[in-house]
Amino acid sequence: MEKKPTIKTIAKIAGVSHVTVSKALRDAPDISSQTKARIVQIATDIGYTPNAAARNLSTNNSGTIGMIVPAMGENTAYNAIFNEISAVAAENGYCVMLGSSHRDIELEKKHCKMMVENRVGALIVASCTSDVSHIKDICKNMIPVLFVGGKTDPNEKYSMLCDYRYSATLAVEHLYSLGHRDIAFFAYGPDNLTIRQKEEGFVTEMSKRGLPPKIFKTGHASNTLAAGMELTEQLIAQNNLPTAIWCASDLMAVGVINALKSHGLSAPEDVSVIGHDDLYFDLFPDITLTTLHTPMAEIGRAAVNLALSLMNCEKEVESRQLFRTSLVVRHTTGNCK
Amino acid sequence: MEKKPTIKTIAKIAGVSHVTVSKALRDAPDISSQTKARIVQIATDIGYTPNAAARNLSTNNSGTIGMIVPAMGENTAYNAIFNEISAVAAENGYCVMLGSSHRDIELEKKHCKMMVENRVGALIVASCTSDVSHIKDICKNMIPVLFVGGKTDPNEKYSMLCDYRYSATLAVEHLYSLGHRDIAFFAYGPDNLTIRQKEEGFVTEMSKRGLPPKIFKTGHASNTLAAGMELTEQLIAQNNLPTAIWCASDLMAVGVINALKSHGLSAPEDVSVIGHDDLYFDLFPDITLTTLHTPMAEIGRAAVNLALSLMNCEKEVESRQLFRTSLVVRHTTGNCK
DNA sequence: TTGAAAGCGCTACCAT
DNA sequence: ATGGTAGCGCTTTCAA
Repeated sequence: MEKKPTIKTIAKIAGVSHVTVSKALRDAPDISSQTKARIVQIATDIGYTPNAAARNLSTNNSGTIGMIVPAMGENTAYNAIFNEISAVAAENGYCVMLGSSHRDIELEKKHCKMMVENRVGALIVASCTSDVSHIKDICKNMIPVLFVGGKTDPNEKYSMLCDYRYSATLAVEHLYSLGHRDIAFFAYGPDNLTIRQKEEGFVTEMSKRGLPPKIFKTGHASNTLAAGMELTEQLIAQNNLPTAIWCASDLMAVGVINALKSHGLSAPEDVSVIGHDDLYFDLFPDITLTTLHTPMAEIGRAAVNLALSLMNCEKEVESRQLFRTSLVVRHTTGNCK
Repeated sequence: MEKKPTIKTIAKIAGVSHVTVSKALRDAPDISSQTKARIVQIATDIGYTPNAAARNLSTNNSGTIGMIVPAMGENTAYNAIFNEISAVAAENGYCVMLGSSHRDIELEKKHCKMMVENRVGALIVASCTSDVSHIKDICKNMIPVLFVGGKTDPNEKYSMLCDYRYSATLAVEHLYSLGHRDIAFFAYGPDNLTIRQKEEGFVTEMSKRGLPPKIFKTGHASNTLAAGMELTEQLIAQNNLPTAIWCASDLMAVGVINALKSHGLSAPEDVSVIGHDDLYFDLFPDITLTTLHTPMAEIGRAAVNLALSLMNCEKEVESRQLFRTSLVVRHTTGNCK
């Protein structure tokens, strides 16, 4: 690896001061166009690359945005959110530092600390816990922190989250309009904000229509597919299957459909099934689950944009952004027979 | 956002020089323990966070590693590779800058350029093209570049790749030992290194056993599930179904199984099916596809470790690392009847 | 139009 | 044990 040329290297070659080089490369108005041309020429000739770290040190700016997630992949929406953040950040000339906490709070803290030390201009956090005081302690009001993801406290100063009550509205509305009256909501543990909202929304929407809100819960977030199968098996055993089921996750819905299948039943013929998230169905073009789409890209875009304006001190006192899911009708819901 | 304290702030409070503070905080041997204790106390009191950018500027070190991928998620192995890279980098005190090129070469260049400007110590690239001259042009021998991923030229100086020929060895061996003699390999377009290796390996292994290597190819990498279904449909129509099929991707295998199902056939009862990659099956605990596992975490770990040693100038002239897939026997392969 | 001087926050080197 | 000085690569300010 060779040593990288600096503006001084160029200055020496051009026979001017390094200040002139600095200005010329930034296309300052007070440098003659000949000088500029000559300097730019030399710069490309010797393969000069500006040192952003040095520039940022001197301008007290940051060229990077930090992001911390529990993990990439593994049935999370962070892939899509990150892809969008990366794109928008790049458009604006920013790099993204990404850290995977592996759902370990200590590692999360470590990433946070390293990013603060590296002076990211803002931090976008999808925490693995709902208590995020450890993050705030580290960032100490010195760098803006925005929260995304299901664990986010809706009272956070900067947060982008999804209205899961509205998901219930869409789900029940859709099923009701298809003639369903015996509708169940399937959820899993542990009880968290996300699940609670869906549940509340479900109760509201069902009650509004004078229907009893059947709610069933089992299993754990780490394997909602199994939870879906389990609940379905139970209801079949009790001969208590509803005509429609809304599941708190897509995988849970897939589990429901699996279980139905193993009993010779199917969706939507015997039971209508709706999922939630619309994750990874880009991968499975043939999985035709009716579901509620979470606007990952929009959330990502909103997060960077807020981060950018916060970094540039267009001081927003607070900004809580609420996103809505949308209904994607595929082929697992149909008229009630 | 308040202004961040610096070592000078601490120096002023402690009534010592900023040099002493710098040394004390780095636990230098030539500072009295009392002074150290006092300074450390002040530092935590006022919430001091060292500025890594400034330190790196002065030590000519880099605290970050760059990584560029075509996209996160979307049926790629980069999730798992990144998670591991992030963990190992953090262990060593490094941040990872990650960029998603969205399979756009211009965006890939932009990310690369920004990362070089931000002085990443090394760059790990999973390019979206096999010609990576644009990357090298930008990095100009000034920062080490390691390549991972299917498009990697095996002759690259620093590369971590998988021996897909060996995948064929494992697949054919397994099927042969189960008594299968009529074995087909299903692939998709476009023709690339990865596919070619699997194909070559397949031909070798079959020929070695005196068996005709049946190879079928259709569709496109973007939807291998459909390709799998299509080929299966064709062979069923021609009444030419083999007793075992090895697919170039897991999704393709899922497609095969789907198509079989729709004809009342199943794996392994009627046809044994093997996939490739072992991707996202952590998500689907009930998908019990026999497949070839790609060691993503190992590749990630090897990549960071090489990057770190390269950054610290333990100059390796070159380092081509080859990884092997391993057979994961689940429930879609069985004895030939 | 150009550049000398100072400074961003830190470390290295060498006196004291 | 402590600190002055210089310098990392860059920008800003201001004088020439």
